[in-house]
Amino acid sequence: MCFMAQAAVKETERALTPDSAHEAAFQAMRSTYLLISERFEKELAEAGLPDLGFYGVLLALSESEKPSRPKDLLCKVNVTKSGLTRLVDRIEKAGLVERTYCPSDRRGTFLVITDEGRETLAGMQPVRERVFREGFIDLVDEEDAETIARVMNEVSTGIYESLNVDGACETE
Amino acid sequence: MCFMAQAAVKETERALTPDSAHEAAFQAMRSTYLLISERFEKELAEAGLPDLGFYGVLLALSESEKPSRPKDLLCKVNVTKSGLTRLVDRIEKAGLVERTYCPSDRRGTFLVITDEGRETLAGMQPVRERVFREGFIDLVDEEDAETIARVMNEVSTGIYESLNVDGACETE
DNA sequence: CAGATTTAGTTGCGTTGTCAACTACTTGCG
DNA sequence: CGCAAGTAGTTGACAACGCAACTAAATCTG
Repeated sequence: MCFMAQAAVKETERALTPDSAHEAAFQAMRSTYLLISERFEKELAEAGLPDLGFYGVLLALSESEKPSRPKDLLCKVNVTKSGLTRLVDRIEKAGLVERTYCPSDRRGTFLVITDEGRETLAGMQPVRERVFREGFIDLVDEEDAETIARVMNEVSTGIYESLNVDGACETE
Repeated sequence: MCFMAQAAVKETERALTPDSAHEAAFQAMRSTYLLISERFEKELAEAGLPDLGFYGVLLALSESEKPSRPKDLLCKVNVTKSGLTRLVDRIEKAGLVERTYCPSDRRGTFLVITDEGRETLAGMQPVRERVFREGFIDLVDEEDAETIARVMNEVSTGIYESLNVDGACETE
């Protein structure tokens, strides 16, 4: 998990390396992301959703009008094929999702969110909004958010292009 | 794992939500972080280090002059106590680290990086530098990096303060 | 100094995730 | 059409992590 030890940003280093702003930026970005994710996961658990993956799948399912198939979710939830199979197993066992027959492609499955799934997701949205607001929106002013969005989008598309991409995934 | 589905930044949403810049920023930050980490992990594996956790521990050990103890590494590697025990087990089994007696506190252990560990780490530094340069430094100009560092540091300290902190961890 | 509390680290157990192999179906090509 | 190649999804074997319980040692308190 760890990428750069904390020490990478300590004072003595800062003077030495010419790219310290980049190091500091990445390091801080990393811990921000981890802190918010962990916080969200913990609050979800307290609110009754034991698994962050549940949230991702339910959200993705609820957002698309057409019934989704596992392969469409793959790029959204950051697990492998088999991981997704088992994740859906658990969500299905919890009664939040159903696997149904996919007539257009008999290899595939349609995933439909159940009423209970929709309710559960609805119950989690306030949690998400609160965590995200307290942990990010309230702490970053509009202009900085725009800068970050611009730069990070440049970076991720830059990575997609320079370092070859295996799993491109068009956004809907 | 997933926090916000890709669709959270799609055009239609952008018009609706007033905080779309924040959503976009977080979303892009998330995928940037994940892309770079995954890339780094893959390249480490190709270069012979099978585990990102190995890298974090070895780096932390090599950076401190005094012999480190597991409890000091905890805040740097983002695993739990037990996770760290087992991670060190594996690194030790690979011959990159040794557990030695800690005279000052007989509950504890000193972790010392072996010569082989030091060599392995040295061999990985070029990989890290290349991935980080190609994936981040070359794609973000100095000014933006400074902005990101500033903002993200504000955010993470803000989270530490507002949302109560259990595991504070002073930086060396 | 004795007993209670805290801390460092390990271990058992359960959960979750990956990889590789597999089945079943579809698509592409002669 | 008919076979090769690719794709969707599942499964088995296994690695890695977290939680909670545990041991042993240190520290705190009266």
